[in-house]
Amino acid sequence: MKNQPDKKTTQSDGEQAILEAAESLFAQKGFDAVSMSAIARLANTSKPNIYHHFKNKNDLYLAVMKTAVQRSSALLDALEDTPGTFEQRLTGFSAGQLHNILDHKRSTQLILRETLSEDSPQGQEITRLVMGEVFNRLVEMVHQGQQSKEFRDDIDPTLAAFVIVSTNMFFFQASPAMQHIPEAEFIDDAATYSRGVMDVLVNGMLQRGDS
Amino acid sequence: MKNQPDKKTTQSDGEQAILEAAESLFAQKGFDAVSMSAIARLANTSKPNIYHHFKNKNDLYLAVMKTAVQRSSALLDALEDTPGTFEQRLTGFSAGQLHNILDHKRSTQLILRETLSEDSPQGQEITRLVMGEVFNRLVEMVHQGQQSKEFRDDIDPTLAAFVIVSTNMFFFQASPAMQHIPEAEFIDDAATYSRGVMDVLVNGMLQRGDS
DNA sequence: ATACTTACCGACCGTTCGGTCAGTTTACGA
DNA sequence: TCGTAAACTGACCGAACGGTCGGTAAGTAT
Repeated sequence: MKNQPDKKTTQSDGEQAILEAAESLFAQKGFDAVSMSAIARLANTSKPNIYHHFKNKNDLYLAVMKTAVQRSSALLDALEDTPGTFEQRLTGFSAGQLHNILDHKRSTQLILRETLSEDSPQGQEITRLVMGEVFNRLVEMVHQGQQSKEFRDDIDPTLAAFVIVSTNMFFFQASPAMQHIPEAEFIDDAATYSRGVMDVLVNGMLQRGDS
Repeated sequence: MKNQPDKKTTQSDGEQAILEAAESLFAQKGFDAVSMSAIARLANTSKPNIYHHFKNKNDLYLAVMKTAVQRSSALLDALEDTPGTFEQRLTGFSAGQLHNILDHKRSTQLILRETLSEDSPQGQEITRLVMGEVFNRLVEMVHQGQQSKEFRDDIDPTLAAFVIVSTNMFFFQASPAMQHIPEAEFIDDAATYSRGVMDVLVNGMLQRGDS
């Protein structure tokens, strides 16, 4: 008997190895730049065996994307709201999202690549699926914060949400490159970065009259 | 006599057509996913003719990158500081940078791709060259704003600069994808977006005591 | 043992890749 | 008008691409 005679999708060891190899390579180089031979090599198997498990390259890519999207959704669902003021909730959520991103760089890279790729048919759907969820929760928080008079009500909640997502995503994308810019020490400490960004977003950069 | 018997780099019509075709395709799909045949086709010439002007694919790519970086630098140099408070200078600079980006999408896409690509040898250099300049000017503005007591001095200037660059770059990257998310109307109006972002960054999201 | 399924592989297919070669056309100065 | 150099091309190369073929090894139910 198998270890997990779960459902139809039992997903043997070999298949899992192929999926992981493919995820890693697709995330690094993108669809076109990765060959089936390279995936087979990394998965310690043969090219025909990949075609035994997946009907073609695109099917494999779709399977990889699907698991990445599922993981991303699960991560977001598990990210419960910080209690407290809306400032605290927003800050907590943003920090949690950044933490998730950095904890699952391959999935994030993959999804981000697909989302930003333009000429992808399923790009739209993935955008709505993955970004949409994050987006809606942030928009809702800002909106509630406005209704409770904690936040200024002349701010576009979707814009505020977009800025938060932007800073997290671009931090993730740029952190390898920023390693070579000595002034940017914050790049090595995501928690500090997140705190700093949210401090600026919430309190602004301007000197206040009182302390 | 030629039109422009300028320097050594006279750059004939054909060569220019090749460079433009290559820039367009490389920006859209990336190095690996673009074939020399496709470039030749788009440039209305033959593949061997490309090899007459450039010694190989990588050399062509480098030539394309070089012109893109030069254009980007020239654009930045031409972006003079807005006069006024540091808030106004920062806001003006950010809006100008975003305007430049959207006015030269192909170059920006190309440079951004290279900067964020990780396994690129010249990626570091381009990062320092292109991002570094923008970065330094922003950092300097924030720093001066702090010394003149206009900005809070407990903010990391490099972090503030990074946030401004992030929001501009991610806006550029995500705007095609955000087209399909109806709530995000701001995505169609870069000037409004820029104003909104800088308003939040400078003034914060919190409700103030006074008006 | 038999029969069937799943996992797997070496060898190969047609096509396209980056790149080359031999040769033709074009432009221009002498 | 001629010579020469640059601009350009069709035909081709070995290698690598995505994908397929026939077949083997191992487990399992009968």
